[in-house]
Amino acid sequence: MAKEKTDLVYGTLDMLILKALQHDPRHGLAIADRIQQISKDILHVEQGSLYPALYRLEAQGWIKAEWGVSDNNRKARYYKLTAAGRKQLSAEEKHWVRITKGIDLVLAGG
Amino acid sequence: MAKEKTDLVYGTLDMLILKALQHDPRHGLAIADRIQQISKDILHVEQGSLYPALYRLEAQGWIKAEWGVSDNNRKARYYKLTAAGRKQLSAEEKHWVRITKGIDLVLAGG
DNA sequence: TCCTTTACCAAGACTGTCTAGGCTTCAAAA
DNA sequence: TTTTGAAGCCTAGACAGTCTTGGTAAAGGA
Repeated sequence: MAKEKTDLVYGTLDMLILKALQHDPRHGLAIADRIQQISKDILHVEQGSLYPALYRLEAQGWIKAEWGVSDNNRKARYYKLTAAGRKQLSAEEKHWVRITKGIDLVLAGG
Repeated sequence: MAKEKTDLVYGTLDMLILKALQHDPRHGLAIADRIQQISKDILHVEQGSLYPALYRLEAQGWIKAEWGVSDNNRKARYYKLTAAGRKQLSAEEKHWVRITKGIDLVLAGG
């Protein structure tokens, strides 16, 4: 009962990650940071959700990883969006808009 | 790959059901029908999702059930919102608005 | 030297949805 | 009268995505 609701909507993390990579490649924690920052601290991505999501996305061929060095001079795995990833992002955004429209209709008219 | 995305956003079903019961009691299938209809066929609730959700909500004390007879003269279990259910609905709507705002920020500014 | 921070990673639990069935009852069709 | 289909409820099992909690390694400052 003291349990807080999650800081994510189940199933949207992949889309958010793809979006965070839209312009520049980033490494894992930087992706999570960016999502949190851009959302004005509304969204929060746990590492235990982040990395599995990254492997998922890489396995699907939507992102590609390579080792690099972070701003803090640490070894880090940089991810960048592939062409297929861009397509996927676009599809997921469309789907999101559609479904939330459905939900908003119910919330407005229920 | 030919797999279609779900017709729901995971985690929103409880809110949708509560909303569908906001004004009048309804029986199970009528709740699913209403969600589908009000959302203009965007959302679709499977029975295998519906009934577990109803038990969840009843167990939480957010809805109350009693047997009745449907318009088609069939035995049906009618659910109605409790006071706690109204409170819960309001909280979930607030949460939904907040989180979707976060997601929309990322989608706009990613 | 020790501690903190950055960064990546893995195992297991948990929750909510879906698939795929099954049951009963009513009503209409054959 | 028998059959068929639809309405309505229900369940078991699989599955996917997230969370919790743990860990490792390396850099940098105290």
